Amino acid sequence: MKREERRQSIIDMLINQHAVDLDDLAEHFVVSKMTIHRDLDDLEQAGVLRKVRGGATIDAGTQFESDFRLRERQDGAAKARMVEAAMALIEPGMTVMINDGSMAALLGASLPSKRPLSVITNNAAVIDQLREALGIKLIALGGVFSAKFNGFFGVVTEESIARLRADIAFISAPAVAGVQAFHMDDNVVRAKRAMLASADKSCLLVNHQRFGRSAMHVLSNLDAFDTIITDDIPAPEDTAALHRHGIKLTIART
Amino acid sequence: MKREERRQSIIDMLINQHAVDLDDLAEHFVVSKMTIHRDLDDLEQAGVLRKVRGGATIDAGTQFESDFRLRERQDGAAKARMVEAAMALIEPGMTVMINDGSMAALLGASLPSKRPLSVITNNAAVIDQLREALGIKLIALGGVFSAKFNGFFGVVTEESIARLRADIAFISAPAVAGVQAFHMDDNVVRAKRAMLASADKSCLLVNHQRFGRSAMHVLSNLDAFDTIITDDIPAPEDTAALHRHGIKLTIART
DNA sequence: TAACAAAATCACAAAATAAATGTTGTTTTT
DNA sequence: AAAAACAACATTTATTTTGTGATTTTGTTA
Repeated sequence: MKREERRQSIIDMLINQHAVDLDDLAEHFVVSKMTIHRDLDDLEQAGVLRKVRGGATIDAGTQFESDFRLRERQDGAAKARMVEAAMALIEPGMTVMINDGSMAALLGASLPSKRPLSVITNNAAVIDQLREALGIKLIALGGVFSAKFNGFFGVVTEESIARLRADIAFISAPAVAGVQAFHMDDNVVRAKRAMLASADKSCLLVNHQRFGRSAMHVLSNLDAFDTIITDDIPAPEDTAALHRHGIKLTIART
Repeated sequence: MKREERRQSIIDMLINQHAVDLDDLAEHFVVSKMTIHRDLDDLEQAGVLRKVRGGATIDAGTQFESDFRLRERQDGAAKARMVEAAMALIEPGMTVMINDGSMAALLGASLPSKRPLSVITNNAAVIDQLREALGIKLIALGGVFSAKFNGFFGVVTEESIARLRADIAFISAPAVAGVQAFHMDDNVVRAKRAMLASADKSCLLVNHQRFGRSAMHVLSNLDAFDTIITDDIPAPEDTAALHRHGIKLTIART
């Protein structure tokens, strides 16, 4: 087991049990306490957990859940399937908008296989990935950098989006309740909405576990999207609501 | 001698002699031919040179000279001094604009020492550096990514700049002739001009060897800048012209 | 609050990984 | 046919990660 796997495991444990013991970790992973100390120090530095005497804890709640450094580590397989489904909507030559989020970053990484392509994004991970890529015209959206969402936001972003046009926009959301998508940050919401408005078609990407949740700000009604991709069938009570309003999901299964 | 030094040397040779012989290189650096092969392959990949049977050549001219991958490797010490001089113009709390270029990238790296600061830039290197930095509000300028200049340019960039305002803009130029600064690319010129227009004060950064040269597009008259920093006294004929027009240089000496 | 023990930190050594280079043999090119 | 280019694997060299023991800090309790 390598360094990063071990650290990921620590985070996973923390998500479940809220606190971990340093000695236990050292024993469990069969490494020295010093190594665990270093793991915890670095993860604390990254803002993922808080070190306490004898171990570490996590301050659960929104601040925590919304941190991209955690979200990006979850549900690898499911995300890959969703990316595959999303890629089916893209044809070479298109102009594609990609929003923030780890889901979107994964999609960004796959884009070169459909080149030539123009890609418009405020997602820092996508910008990094595509800078190198040949055959991809990368139009970065400026704005104030947000470490929390690993992207660029604000008026600059919104106005830039408003002056551009894309064939399709890929939007991700951390929460869907009833027939609306939500997000906890208003700046992020504004950027996503701007994309929605500037693209001919739009595609929402949501993890199936995110149905039935809501957050502070309404992002949009689901019927604003041409396609909604998720990784599995949501809970019955949630699908019911969607069904009533005639909203169709694209389930990305193996 | 390490890998990167050797590659830099190869480039330097190429700048002087237009062509190099593979066997000579292997002998000169006391490495195997295979290693030189790999060096040349990678440099070709990076677009710096062209491999030919038995060695490599360089298609001189603007295309070549203007590539940031070459410029960024030059004049380390002189650049450091210029950065120091530029830093003296910055006070904590300011909003600073930084344009493209390796010179500017170096300046960007020093900025955290003056925090808190707001930094507006279209320079990809600066964006990368400051994303991590605490106490720096990073406003990235969007635009079409240019691998050649390692930054973002185009209408999006220009319009974003126009809607922002800074206390000071740091502009670099590859050529100054008479009392005008030049640049070979029109998109880059437009971005630089927009910065000039959106900042209260402005500072031009030029290597002293760049005086007496010109390029396709006029960037601006030198009197548009409040400060002009260079690393050494330019050639007599160039200083004379500056003197006649009352342009003062700030020489960054040790 | 002094004294002790557990935990954390520091500095350096050791081990594991990754990167760079070299070698050999095969395939292209001229 | 000879020189060069290429490919695959071995070897060397750096870099990163981990471990160890000494030293300092922190928390507990007599």
